[in-house]
Amino acid sequence: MVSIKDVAKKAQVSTATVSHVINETRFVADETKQKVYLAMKDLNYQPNRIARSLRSRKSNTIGLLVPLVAEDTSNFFFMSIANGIEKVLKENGYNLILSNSNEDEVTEKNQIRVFNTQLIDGLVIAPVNGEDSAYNKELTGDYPVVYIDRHPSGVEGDIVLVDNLRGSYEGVRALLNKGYERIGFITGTLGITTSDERLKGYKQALKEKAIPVRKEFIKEGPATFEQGYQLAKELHEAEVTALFVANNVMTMGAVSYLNEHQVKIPEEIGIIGYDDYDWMKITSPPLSVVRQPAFEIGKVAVEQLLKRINGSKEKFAEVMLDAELVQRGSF
Amino acid sequence: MVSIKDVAKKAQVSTATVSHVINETRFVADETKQKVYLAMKDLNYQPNRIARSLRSRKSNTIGLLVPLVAEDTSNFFFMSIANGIEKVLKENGYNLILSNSNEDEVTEKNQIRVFNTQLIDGLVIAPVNGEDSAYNKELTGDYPVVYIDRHPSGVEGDIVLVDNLRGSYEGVRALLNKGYERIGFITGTLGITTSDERLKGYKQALKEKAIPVRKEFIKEGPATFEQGYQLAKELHEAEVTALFVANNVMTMGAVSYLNEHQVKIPEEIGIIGYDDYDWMKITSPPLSVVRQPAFEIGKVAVEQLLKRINGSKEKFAEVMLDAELVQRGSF
DNA sequence: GTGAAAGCGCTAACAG
DNA sequence: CTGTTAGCGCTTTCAC
Repeated sequence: MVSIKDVAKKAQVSTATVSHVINETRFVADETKQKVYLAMKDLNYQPNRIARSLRSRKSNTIGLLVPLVAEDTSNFFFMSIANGIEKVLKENGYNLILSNSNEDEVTEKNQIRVFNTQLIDGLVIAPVNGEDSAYNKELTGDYPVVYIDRHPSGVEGDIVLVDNLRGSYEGVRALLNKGYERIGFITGTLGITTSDERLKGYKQALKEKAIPVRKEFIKEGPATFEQGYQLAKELHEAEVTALFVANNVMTMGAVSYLNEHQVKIPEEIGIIGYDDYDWMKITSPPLSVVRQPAFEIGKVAVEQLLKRINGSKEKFAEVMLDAELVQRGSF
Repeated sequence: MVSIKDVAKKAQVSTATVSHVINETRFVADETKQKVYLAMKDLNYQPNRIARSLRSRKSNTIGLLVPLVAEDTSNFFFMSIANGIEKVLKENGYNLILSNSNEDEVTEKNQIRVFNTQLIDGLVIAPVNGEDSAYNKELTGDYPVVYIDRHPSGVEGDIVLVDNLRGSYEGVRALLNKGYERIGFITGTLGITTSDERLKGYKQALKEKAIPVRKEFIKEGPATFEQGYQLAKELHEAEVTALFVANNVMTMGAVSYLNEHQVKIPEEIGIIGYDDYDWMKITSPPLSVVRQPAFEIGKVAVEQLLKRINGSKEKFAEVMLDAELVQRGSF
């Protein structure tokens, strides 16, 4: 491995000068600069980031901690977010360390601990569970943190959310306006803020039209394809006329049930799903969905993070991005 | 920040002892150990990985470089691979740095250079383009490399592939056995090994049944939803009776076209897509596909990489994983 | 305009 | 069984 010393020797200057040439951190005479550039090229020198990090206490790396569940199909939503983050980061010369909490609190804490020893300059985290407010204690790391997607209760910090309440509210309201009244609601496990808020939106829309909220029309379960299938079945048997499904995986399960039992969409059942991916277009009719700006979440979150890293002391910001109802033909 | 010195002082031992307690790298008396543990806990000490890496020339981090294209829907296949990698890595106490070449050669080289300065212990890469064999020169890093998914020509190294030829061969053969003869083939841009091999499989299956390969039945274009849609249109107009689509994004586009124009599947057109995700089940009828073991690719690749990192000097291995035809109702 | 040298936090000889 | 200490490759203060 060729080090800064080798370059200094070859260029007949001090290591300090080489360093300053590389980082443009003090004036160096043109002639000297050229010698250094030449030496670097000749030796094919690459500065060692680890050493640089150790000394300067800056790694140009940020961590991302997401809660993915299963092996394959689980959560495209977070992958889209990761994509947005990666893009902004690259534009700013930062690297991304990706980590997965598996939607499990213990794993999450462990991963945060790993990050604490790792010298990251900042962390973007989609917290496992809205209930646990132990983040501040855990995050003793002296790096800034931006929370995304879920709002951990009692945590102070920058946070980027999607307006979940309004997302499902608009969806359900659209169903109501079309004349549907027996509207079933399928959601992943309640207790995390996203699910809870989407349920609130559902209730609010009904209430506004003075339609009673019926417990038996609200179905909750782990966010899997199979559960989506099962809960759609139950609601179909309960003779709902429309279905609002509050996440993408369960949306697929529900559609699968309807197809398999030749329930006509939208004649027999209208349906609105959650999240917008290309595959929402390949059902017949194409699915109407509430679209979350996943890529945007990542982008906004990391922009905020970079601001903090660069020393911003503004008070904590809570950005609320809009969800959007994408009308296709399914209701 | 609390350092090993602080711990040493508090525990009244030398830093060497602390280090050895942490790493279990030489015998330390039980009593001493306890003192050290206590001190570490009291001070909430976390070893600094950066310093450790600098000294020991080992980062416990591996890099992953994948070619993702668009913003959202692009490539779930690589995300699944990333998932597999992440899992194995975590089990082994390693971290993952994720990077994206955007399917662009220049970006790829830059990212590799970044990795070179980064002290990663190994790299998993899905190379951008099978043609360019400059990897060896570029990868001057002294870490092991495992290639996945695509075979860069003229590169020596460990590699994990899927049997693409056989995958499409089996698919097309199944179509032929069902009696389809006018079989259209839709593929992403040719010139990368995966596409080329899938095309070969198509041709081979036809040849075996003595069915002439007709140029006008083979459609190539960038792997996008829109292209899939467009090429399906062209083939439909060319009156094919079946469609084999060689990647997941174009599969969605093709299905979308067929739905939109009420082309009955499989009565008017049989179809087999590529890659197996839950959303292949929500068309009616559910789609038959060639399934690639994405998660497995990641797993196998990183296992091989870890072997190398741990000093394995076996000669380079080329692992070829099987693709599998998943029969549903679309042909 | 540039250089000398300290030191980031750790590991690993070497020494006892 | 444990301690002393050099040094990983870099940045940065102080000095000239």
